[in-house]
Amino acid sequence: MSEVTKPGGMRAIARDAVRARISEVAVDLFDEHGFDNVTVEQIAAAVGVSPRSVHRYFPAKEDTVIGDPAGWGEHVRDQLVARPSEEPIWDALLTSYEALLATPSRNEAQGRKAMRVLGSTPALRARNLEKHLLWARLLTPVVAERLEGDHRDLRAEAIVQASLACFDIALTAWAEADAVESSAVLLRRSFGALQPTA
Amino acid sequence: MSEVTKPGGMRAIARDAVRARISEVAVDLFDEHGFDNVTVEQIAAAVGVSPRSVHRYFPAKEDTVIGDPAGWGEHVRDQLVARPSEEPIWDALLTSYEALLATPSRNEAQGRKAMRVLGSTPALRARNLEKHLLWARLLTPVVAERLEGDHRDLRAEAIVQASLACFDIALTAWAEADAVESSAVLLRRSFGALQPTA
DNA sequence: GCCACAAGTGGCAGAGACTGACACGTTAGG
DNA sequence: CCTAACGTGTCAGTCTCTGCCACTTGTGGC
Repeated sequence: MSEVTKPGGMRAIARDAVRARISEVAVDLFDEHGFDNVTVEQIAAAVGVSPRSVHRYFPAKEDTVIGDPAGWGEHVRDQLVARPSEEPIWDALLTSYEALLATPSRNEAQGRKAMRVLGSTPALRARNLEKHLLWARLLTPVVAERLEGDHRDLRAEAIVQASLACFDIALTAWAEADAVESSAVLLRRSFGALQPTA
Repeated sequence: MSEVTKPGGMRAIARDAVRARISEVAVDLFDEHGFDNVTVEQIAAAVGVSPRSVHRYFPAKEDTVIGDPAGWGEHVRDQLVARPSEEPIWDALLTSYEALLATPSRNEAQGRKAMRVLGSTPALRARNLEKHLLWARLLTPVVAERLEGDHRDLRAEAIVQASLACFDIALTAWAEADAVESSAVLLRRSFGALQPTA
């Protein structure tokens, strides 16, 4: 989330690098042995740091796979508020998610592996959905703003959570070994499933 | 889940009673002190059993609030397969969930308190979403059976997860202190948010 | 009524995730 | 060159959760 190198940010670079390295090693180990069969101690040993330091970078073991939830959520929200208010809400949401997918976050292969690991363990899936709840809290007010009529909050929540479910389904399908289609196509398709009439 | 008293089921009655008692005490303690500030040891002491026994009834601390996920999920699935195949899928899903809400599972007040506690702690929300994933695995094949056209699996998954989100939202809103409307009304409303055209 | 058998329970030991506190080395910045 | 901030490691401790074993208590057959 930090674009420019801040004046005193020399150490921040090393910090981000170590963080990324831990995540990479952890995902590899999880992919090979399974999430539950890998201890934090093993991850630390593979990276070359102490277990305590791993927990300094990632509050929970699951976070080594999930990454930083809040940052990307704010990204989506910013995209959404930038959409014209006349645009149908579903189109606006779809476009906002697409912008996120277009952002070249990490290595493509690494991203897929992370998503695959993520789908393989209940604890990780749950943690990922928790991230979605965080996003939902950011997006719901924006969506509610665009709605008309009664019960805006409840309806906005339903729309946001449904769209997040579509987003998650698309990414999960994309991570499958035999999936050849782009994540954007899968996203459109899952969105389309909810609007047979539109 | 067990209607008749099975021949050798004298012990099962006591078992269910103890289970319900632990859940009740745990929810009360969580509601008063917060989920993270209550240890399993404290719950055990309040009930009058050993911590080891608490873990025998509930694999995880969170399960004392969530309850048995699989049972109700199968219930919903059974309702869904019983719906006529001509019925629109959203109507069938709505009706199936309504049947679940109509089932007088526990005390009304106790149910509300459990839902309130459930919404207050991230760890519990996550576990609850894990339950939804379990339900989704049961419902998706049934929904896919009813769909036509391409990409049935993906579309079925989107529909099921979106409907589960509506279900969750409705129950969460229902648990709010100032909510006066029935859970069924809230469920219809959240469902309606996804089908402005129908 | 008696007795073997299953089932529930408690206590114990241990693994593993996570946290706070403290001391040490490194390094940015004056 | 000095110092103050920062990162790291080590240690001790809490809490959840799991096997294991011994003990007690109902259950059902004789």
